[in-house]
Amino acid sequence: MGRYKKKEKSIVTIRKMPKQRRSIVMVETILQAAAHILEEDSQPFTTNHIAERAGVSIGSLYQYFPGADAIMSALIERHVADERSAAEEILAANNKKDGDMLRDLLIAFVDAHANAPRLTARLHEMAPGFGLQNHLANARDAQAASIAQAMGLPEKNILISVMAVEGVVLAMLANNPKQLKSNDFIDQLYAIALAPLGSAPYLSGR
Amino acid sequence: MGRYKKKEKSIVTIRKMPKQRRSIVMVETILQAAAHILEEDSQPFTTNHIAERAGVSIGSLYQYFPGADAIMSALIERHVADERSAAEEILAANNKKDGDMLRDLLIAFVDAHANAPRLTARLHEMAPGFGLQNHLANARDAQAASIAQAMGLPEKNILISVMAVEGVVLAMLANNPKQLKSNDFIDQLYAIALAPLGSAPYLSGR
DNA sequence: ATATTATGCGAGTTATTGCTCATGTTTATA
DNA sequence: TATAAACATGAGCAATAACTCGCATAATAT
Repeated sequence: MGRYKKKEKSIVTIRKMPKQRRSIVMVETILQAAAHILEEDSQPFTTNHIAERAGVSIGSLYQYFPGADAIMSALIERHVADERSAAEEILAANNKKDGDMLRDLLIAFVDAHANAPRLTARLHEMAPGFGLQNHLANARDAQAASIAQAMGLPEKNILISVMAVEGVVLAMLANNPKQLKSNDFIDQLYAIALAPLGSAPYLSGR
Repeated sequence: MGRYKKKEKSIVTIRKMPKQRRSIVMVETILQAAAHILEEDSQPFTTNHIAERAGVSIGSLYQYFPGADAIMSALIERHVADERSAAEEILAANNKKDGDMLRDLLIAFVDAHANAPRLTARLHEMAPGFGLQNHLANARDAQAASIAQAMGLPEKNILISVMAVEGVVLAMLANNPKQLKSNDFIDQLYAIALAPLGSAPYLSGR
């Protein structure tokens, strides 16, 4: 289905875990094809089209995924996991000064997005159409919580920071992906991230 | 159709202008029904469903709209027009101090969204699925340009400001609409909006 | 009043997607 | 090697959506 809704099928997981190598490869192939379709926006994000593009039988696809939304969900899962692990790596190395840590987090965040700009942008754009807004929102909230915890800052403020930064990065991703990694841009992100934390008491300026 | 794509039908306007009162009313009824469906997320956003919900024949609907995306587009148009007129009203009254003007703009922006939070959120969420991302992005860019022009600030920075503010407001809209109008929140928006403008040279702090 | 134009209707056709199941093949296991 | 389990296939039916067209009614013009 599509821009619509459905019978409320809440199964958004995988159906059967592939055990043999060929099936593992196949699932991967399906995900790759789905990612390409999403990126290129050339074809509808549909089980039939994904299967065709992957060169895989539609029956095989349904053996592992209950529907197109599950595939989308898997793609989101990957992206979210990337983000999370990048952030955790930095938070774990907590011997740096706070200001630098924030900066590192921003750089990692931008990297995680700029890595596959088109795919990431489309993922965020299309998720709501598949009822997967919460998926992303929850990931964002969890991110904010773990940052707040690691840095000893109030969660509520960090959440706003994250929302602001994410808003800018996603918008740039869709319109101006090339400038994402410039130092000027990172500087601006830094200022934005700092803004909701209150005048100054929390962080030592960079 | 759905979450997918189509034959590339770029007619996203109205088909025939209603001339008599009854047809004008009908078009309005259709738009209302579409808005409700979008808000409630109860039914697929489909020509058939919209027509049914509006209590209007499907044939009548197609007399005025070439498809569901055109209806969506019309809803977006309205929302965007609201935002724009609210902003222009404030920019026109340019006898205030800059700092207050920025604050007024933020309040107007929040109001325009908080007015019908669910609808606005869904509009932003679903637009990409109908190929209407640009619609919103263009409106945002135009907004930024006119603000930059009116306030004599560099467009590039204002654009980032707008992206950040919009990101936060949309995220809050979806998760925490009740806090949108609190003073604390507006204060944080203010700080965020100011952040990308550089250290201080442009504005007199509020 | 009559002609003309605008409007409204909805059954029905076409197109697309969702998804299963009977069948055949490959891999693992005893 | 034999048996079982996992895997792969795709024709095809059910479900949903897009969209038209012939016909009826209402508004407007002359």
